[in-house]
Amino acid sequence: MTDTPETPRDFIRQIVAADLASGKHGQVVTRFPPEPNGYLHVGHAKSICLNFGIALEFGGLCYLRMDDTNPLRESAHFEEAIVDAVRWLGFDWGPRLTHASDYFEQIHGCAIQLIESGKAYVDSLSPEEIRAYRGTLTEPGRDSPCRTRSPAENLDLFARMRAGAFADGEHVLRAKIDMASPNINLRDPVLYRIRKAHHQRTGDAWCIYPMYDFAHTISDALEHITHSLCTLEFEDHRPLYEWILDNLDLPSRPRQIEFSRLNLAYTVTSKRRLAALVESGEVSGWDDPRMPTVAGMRRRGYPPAALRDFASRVGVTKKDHQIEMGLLETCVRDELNRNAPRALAVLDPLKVVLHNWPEDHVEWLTAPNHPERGDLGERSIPFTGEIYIERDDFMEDPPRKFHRLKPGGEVRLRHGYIVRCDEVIRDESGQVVEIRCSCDLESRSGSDNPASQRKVKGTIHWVSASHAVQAEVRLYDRLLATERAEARDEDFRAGLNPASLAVREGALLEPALATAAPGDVYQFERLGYFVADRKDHAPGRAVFNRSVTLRDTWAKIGTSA
RNA sequence: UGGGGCGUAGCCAAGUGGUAAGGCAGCGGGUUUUGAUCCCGCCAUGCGCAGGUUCGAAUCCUGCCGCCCCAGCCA
Repeated sequence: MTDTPETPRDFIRQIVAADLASGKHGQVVTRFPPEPNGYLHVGHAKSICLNFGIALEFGGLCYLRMDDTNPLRESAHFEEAIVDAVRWLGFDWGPRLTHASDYFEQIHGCAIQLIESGKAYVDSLSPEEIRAYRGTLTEPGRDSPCRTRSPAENLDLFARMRAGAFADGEHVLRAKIDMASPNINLRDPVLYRIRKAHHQRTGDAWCIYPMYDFAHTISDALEHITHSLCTLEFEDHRPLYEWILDNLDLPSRPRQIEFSRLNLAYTVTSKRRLAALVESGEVSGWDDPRMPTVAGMRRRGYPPAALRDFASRVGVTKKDHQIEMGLLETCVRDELNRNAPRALAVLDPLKVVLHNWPEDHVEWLTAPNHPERGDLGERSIPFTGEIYIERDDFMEDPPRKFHRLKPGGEVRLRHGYIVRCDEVIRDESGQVVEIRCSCDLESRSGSDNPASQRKVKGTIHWVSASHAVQAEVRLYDRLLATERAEARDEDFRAGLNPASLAVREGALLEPALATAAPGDVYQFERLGYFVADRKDHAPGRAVFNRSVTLRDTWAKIGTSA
């Protein structure tokens, strides 16, 4: 996996290839630096595929680095979830699982360096004052009165900050850059703040914690990251990133390159909003199958290879974009079509009695598990005189081109026989409760009888009544009713799709499905791909989640007509 | 209105002065005992707009227009 692509697919890979070709770097080193304060989502998956993918393709290394500089928001639980997600996506960081907190001592040393060289100072303004002094987008800021403190005084103050002599918020350490800079990130950014909080890894060893820009830049340099890839919103931070590199004595000089973050239509890809959905109970958790989190997509039955494929098809640019859900679904279908065994299941059962079928006779039919892959084997399906079909597959007064069951019409029962609808039975309310059919006993699928070659317009799925396995099937749809979420936080939950989850309690499965293990994905023929739920599916209680429907050109004709 | 970015088809995206790749979606057709899969074909006289340079411009220049990001002791 060390082949360098002939034509790098995107501008970042072009830069990497050029840096390798010119000898600027002997080996590429990247990193994926999540903050352990939430679950990873599809946008992170894109970044993971980029960073780990580049390392793989160019024979380099990629670190998985936890950006744990804010003990108030982070937890070991989230860290575990992140590690799980990256591993599940198929990437390997070897011994390179690191933490910004691993470098707290060195980062602290860097702060001292800056103080000594007169490039950082302790500011004793309140948070409100700092904000006021910062100016606005169009007006320059003003120097803090503390800006002229001597290195000696700053050293002393900073030492006492570290020693815990002050309360949260009393002082901060700031870089001395330029309060009049048109780039607000350069108006003496805060480097360290006091936080008397327990850190999940360093415990109570520290009561001052470095800010993102400072910790991140130094961590990159210490790990000899060659290409530090991040999203567009950090573009304005790059001058600060470079300032830090310029003014410190560090072992390497990484280059930051920005790309646009992934936006997916009909869902949210903001950690804050995902957290809001979890906390409000709108979804069952971070791994709810409707969530665009890696955990959610996993539980939904999306294969990791599909997500990698998606990341590669989406590309890497600096353009703002909004990717259609359809592309993700196509990737999922492509992968599952190749690999998922087929099975028969009925979500909304309608009883069918074959009145000429020999009473109590059970015939075990043999069916391949995949139409193109013999290696997936075959299984037996019981055929009997009382079966269930999908309610949608029968219409008393169907439109033209309806290739399913209708009064007097014939259909092929998948892998079985051709049946003709002779009679429709309804209850007092007029609801169709049973169809009585005659079965062409010579028409068994795959038999040598000429009758088995008869062309009938439709083939439908079915399940033997006496062998059916009861199941709960959860049908998922897009999280949002509109393509993009409302801009305002207060409004975005109002845009949720009320039909994002529909439960079919009375679904019936062919008996072979009784042995499905949690996480197994099948194609329920003509319906879609379904995964045995990782949490709720158990022997004796079948629970399947619909990963994605099959492409359905018939449904499309129906809606456009 | 300061600074930083970005505008190529419905959605993505190549393209770096030589006459608009590819994918998704869509449309048409073929195969098919899953209306699936698979296969074939079609789909930008035009690259935000207007000028200019050039034999030649999506690519260079000028001027507009539009969209995104930044004023956390969050990342």
